[in-house]
Amino acid sequence: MIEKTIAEKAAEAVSALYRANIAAEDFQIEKTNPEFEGDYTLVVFPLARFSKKPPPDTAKEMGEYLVGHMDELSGFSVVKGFLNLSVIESYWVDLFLNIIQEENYGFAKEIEKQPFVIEYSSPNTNKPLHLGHIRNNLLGYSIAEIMKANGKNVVKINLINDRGIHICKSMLAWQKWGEGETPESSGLKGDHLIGKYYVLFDQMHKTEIKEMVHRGFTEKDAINEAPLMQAAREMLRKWENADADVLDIWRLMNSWVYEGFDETYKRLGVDFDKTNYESQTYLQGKEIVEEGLEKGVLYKKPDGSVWIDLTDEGLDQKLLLRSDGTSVYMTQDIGTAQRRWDEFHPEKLLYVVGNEQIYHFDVLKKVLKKLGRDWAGIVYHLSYGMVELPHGRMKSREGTVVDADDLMDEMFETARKTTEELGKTGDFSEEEKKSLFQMISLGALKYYILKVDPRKNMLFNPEESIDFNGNTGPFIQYTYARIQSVLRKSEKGTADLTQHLEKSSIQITSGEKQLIQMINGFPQIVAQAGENYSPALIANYCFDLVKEYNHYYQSTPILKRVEPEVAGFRLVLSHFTGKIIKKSMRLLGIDVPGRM
RNA sequence: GGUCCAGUAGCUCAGCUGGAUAGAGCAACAGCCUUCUAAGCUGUGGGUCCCAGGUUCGAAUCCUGGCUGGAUCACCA
Repeated sequence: MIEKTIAEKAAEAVSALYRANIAAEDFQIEKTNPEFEGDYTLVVFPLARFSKKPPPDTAKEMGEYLVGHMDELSGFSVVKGFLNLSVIESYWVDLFLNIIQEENYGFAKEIEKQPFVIEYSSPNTNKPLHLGHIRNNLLGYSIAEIMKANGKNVVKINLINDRGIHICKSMLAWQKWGEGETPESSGLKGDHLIGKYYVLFDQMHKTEIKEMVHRGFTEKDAINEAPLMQAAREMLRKWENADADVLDIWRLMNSWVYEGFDETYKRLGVDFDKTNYESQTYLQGKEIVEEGLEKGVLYKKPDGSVWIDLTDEGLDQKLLLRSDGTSVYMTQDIGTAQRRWDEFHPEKLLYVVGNEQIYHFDVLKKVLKKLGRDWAGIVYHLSYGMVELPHGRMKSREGTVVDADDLMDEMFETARKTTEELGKTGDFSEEEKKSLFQMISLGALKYYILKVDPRKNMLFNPEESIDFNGNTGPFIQYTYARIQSVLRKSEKGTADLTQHLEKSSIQITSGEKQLIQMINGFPQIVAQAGENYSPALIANYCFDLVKEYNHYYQSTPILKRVEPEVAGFRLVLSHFTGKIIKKSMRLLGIDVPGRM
């Protein structure tokens, strides 16, 4: 707000001093580096052309003009071409008093009507969720929260891949060797049980391949012609022909998986407004392909397969229908995109999908455009990086996947151990303890994953596990809990205190000014996180805020040994800082405890 | 080979719509609990911002070329 005034006055100054016209938006005004005196810095190098004087002289003249024409400025200093401006103290107090009156500070006041669709999670039903899925789920959920805070009418969709050769593999293995095993009889979570048979299929398949290669088959032929693989394909054919027995097994096994997924989702704290199943959508898109053929946008090869030529767009030719007329992934995605457009007419269709599918979404957008869908521009692939382990990528076949449920269990144990060693939960009930450990362990995990830029690959080192000190979720949670503790110790409620704050009686320290400035930056960060679809910006902001507060807390008495009015202001400041921490963490899907 | 993404401290990451002496956390070392929670705070050491050019008053940031790593280019999803 004041930056804008400075810029306007600066434009005025340039016009008055140097008879040049520069738009207010073209001035560079930044927060002054902490090592220099001042609050805002005007970069004057670019003005030297107009003043025809060295930058320091220009800065001095500008500084004199600005301080002379703005009541909010108390003084200035010049370092080379940088004009550092100091703002009067009461400005910050006023600013803070206004901010705390605002309802739902930093968030949009109302929600727009047009939907904003986010697809995320989208698991396969043949194995349990792993660390890679966790990143996807946390990102999807957090981005949804951030977009809501930016006033978007968010619709979260999970598109479950419940059909295809992969699930047939699990089904086949279970049918052959499962002996009727169920989640109840085995004590295994449904998704883990199905995963077990998927692995078993793979093992047996490999054994067959080995034998066949021994008998003289090539590796490639062996993979495709192994009896197990043929049986799996046969099963898929039966499924597509609605074979009653196959469908029964399919429904049964999928129901186990869903129960398992639901449990994991619930524990992770993610949810969806809609769940779609590929078994119900995989046939969609065919009509659109037919339409494209009629229009001449697509072409048919002699064998009957349908293609689109994207070489003029810098891409290749892409298959849209197999020679037997069945659809592929792309066909399906064309169909679901169309359906979502028809249903929602959304502002955006955001797909949270890993960066290995960049090419796929490039093609999808271009195909839609070629097919005359002028809304193709709403499709946005939010591609996030891989989660790597110290040894490299996770590979399910090599058993190096980090299982989502196991990871959360381990984190819970670590949280329990650490907390009990610190001995702070002596008077907690069992219920309270459990909920606290859950909160801390998930806070650690979620923060660890969300603090890094979504687009980048990230490294997860299970050996070092996840720390609870430093730039971590628990560190932030701890700071929040400390604030709550202070608030509990004051006799007066903060609502009451807020009412009775008197501007004139408030003198602020430099630490308090810093905090107010950071709080003042919150709305901008929320907006920026929304523009960039980046929870990492929220995480980093929150960490900085918490660091600043901890420094303040350590050096400044809030309740003790201070005048009641001073204590009142400090309490309100602490309380409000706590509120921002809570809101930021909520945007990341992380809860904060009242005590820890 | 084509396309896309990344390369910053020993490690994990910020900073990237150009601005001052490049920042955090972890790890190492040295301090701080007789004041509100020490899961905290303070300090020290640690850098060829992959390399080479270019644009600019000014480049980690923008452009070009190269090097390294990753992803992708299926009648898979």
